[in-house]
Amino acid sequence: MKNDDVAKVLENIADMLAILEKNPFRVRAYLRAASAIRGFPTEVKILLEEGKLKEVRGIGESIALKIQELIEKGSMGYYEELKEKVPPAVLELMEIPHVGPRKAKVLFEELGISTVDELLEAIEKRKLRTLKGFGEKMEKKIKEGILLYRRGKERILLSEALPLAEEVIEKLKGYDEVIKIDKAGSLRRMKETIGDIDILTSTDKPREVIKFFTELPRVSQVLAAGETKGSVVFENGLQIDLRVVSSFSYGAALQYFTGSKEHNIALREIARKKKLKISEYGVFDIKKGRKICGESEEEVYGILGLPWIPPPLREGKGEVEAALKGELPRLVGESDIRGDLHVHSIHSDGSARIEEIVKISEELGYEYVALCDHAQRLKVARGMGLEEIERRAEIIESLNRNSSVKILSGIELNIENDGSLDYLNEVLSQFDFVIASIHWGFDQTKNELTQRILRAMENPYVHGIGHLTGRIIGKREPYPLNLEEIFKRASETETYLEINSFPDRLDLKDEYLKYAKEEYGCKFFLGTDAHGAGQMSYMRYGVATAQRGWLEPDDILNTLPLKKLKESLERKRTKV
DNA sequence: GCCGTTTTCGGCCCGACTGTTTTCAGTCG
Repeated sequence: MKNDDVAKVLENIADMLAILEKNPFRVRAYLRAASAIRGFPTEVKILLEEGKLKEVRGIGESIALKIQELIEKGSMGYYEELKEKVPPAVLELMEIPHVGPRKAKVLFEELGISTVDELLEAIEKRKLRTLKGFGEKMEKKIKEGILLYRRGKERILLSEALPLAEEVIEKLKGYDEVIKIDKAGSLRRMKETIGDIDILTSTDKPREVIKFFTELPRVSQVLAAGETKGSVVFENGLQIDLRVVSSFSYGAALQYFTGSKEHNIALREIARKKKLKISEYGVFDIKKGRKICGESEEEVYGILGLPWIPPPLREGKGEVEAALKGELPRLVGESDIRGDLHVHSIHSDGSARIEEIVKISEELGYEYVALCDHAQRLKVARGMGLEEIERRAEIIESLNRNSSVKILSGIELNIENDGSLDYLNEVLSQFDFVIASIHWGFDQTKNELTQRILRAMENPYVHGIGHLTGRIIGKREPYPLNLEEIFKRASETETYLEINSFPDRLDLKDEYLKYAKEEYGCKFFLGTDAHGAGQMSYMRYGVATAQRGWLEPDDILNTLPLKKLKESLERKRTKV
């Protein structure tokens, strides 16, 4: 059982307790425990063995014991008891935007609804509006919520798919008959959401490899096990397809199965002009009907007169043309990133102490890290008042004396409905790095929202705008903005736009990055928005997004060494 | 249920917003 699985159980317990209207603080305790475990670098099993589980912030005596039971027995009595009272299916209702514990409870108790299908049916029959606390508008909102939820449901987040795929690949690598193995499909292109998990491998003994694959631990269902393809469902419900080819056509197959469809079409067009034909089996000379190559991707691209194209670019958005002209970007990589510029600590709503954040930063090889705790107006996130700012500043100063990783004193401001900010400029001037973000008031008009952000950018102390469009993948649409105007002004005021690397945000998204850079020359910064030390590993998703947005190291603030970073940040203050 | 430079008991996260209301409940962050 993985940490994320344990976290899921704790989250389910929290939801059940909420539906049962138990002490809200207890509900939150379970949520906090879940969040502490999700993304915790060490496996719970190891923590248990070392007796360190209770040392994790947010996990006390009671939850530690329950987790222990879950790990050792594979089930938890308390959880099973709760399931008797709250059918697990009801929890799914709470995944729908605008449906929380109270509405889920009413829906279940009054109308006997426990599935999304039943809910939709009740909406069609206009039954919801008859319930106390529901009305016509709510009915409509929930219906829209269901559509959004379903659309998000069809695809899974990259952050869910990637770790599982990597784990399976590691296991297969350990099997003797496996020669080569790689991710393929949208997973290899690092798309923000993934339809199927595709893995490609080469071997001389396909049947044996497929047998090994279908018999991996945690496989709950085998959908197919033939000569060229094995398909399984894992315990957590994720499906993985393994395709098996010979070594001779591995490169061609990898190219073909990585896609995208549009990219492959563009390649085939070039091939045709050269009297060649590309398929998953190789590159062929049409006239002679003979295979020319196909063992490596480099060969396939090379024979077309192209350099190898990095998978994140393979979306049919001009990469083939750029490659032909030798104008492919030198993409930013994880190793270019010198620090995380958006991390929350226990001084607002994060779960990690500054010491832990510094330690992880060291492990990641960073030069610096910016603590961007929430500002005072965001009470819900324990936004820092002036005293807390003072206290945090003292800790930062003392830690900075002996630390190789420099801690930047940052803040994530809240852009109010009128575009004003939490503190006076006098206070803002104390910070090394200032982000301003919208956290509420999403229902304003496009113009109002745009003006809000523009006003925040005009402030000489605001270095960056956080999660600009506010989307939550599968849960919340981006709010309407005049992006052209914002990009233009961001560039003019030298305000950096965040590439928020939290897996369900990835905001700005890849397409906007490319657009903002090409059309307006915008600059960006990468931040994980981590609320726990383990979440700092989300940087890879932000970097992938940057790559998919064609960004180079020079486009990104935190590829700069500390001194240059500080100079860049100083520029706006002295200029505006 | 967790946690402690006020506390081992008694606090914890509360403001904005929407839709349902006519003074408030539920959701979201």
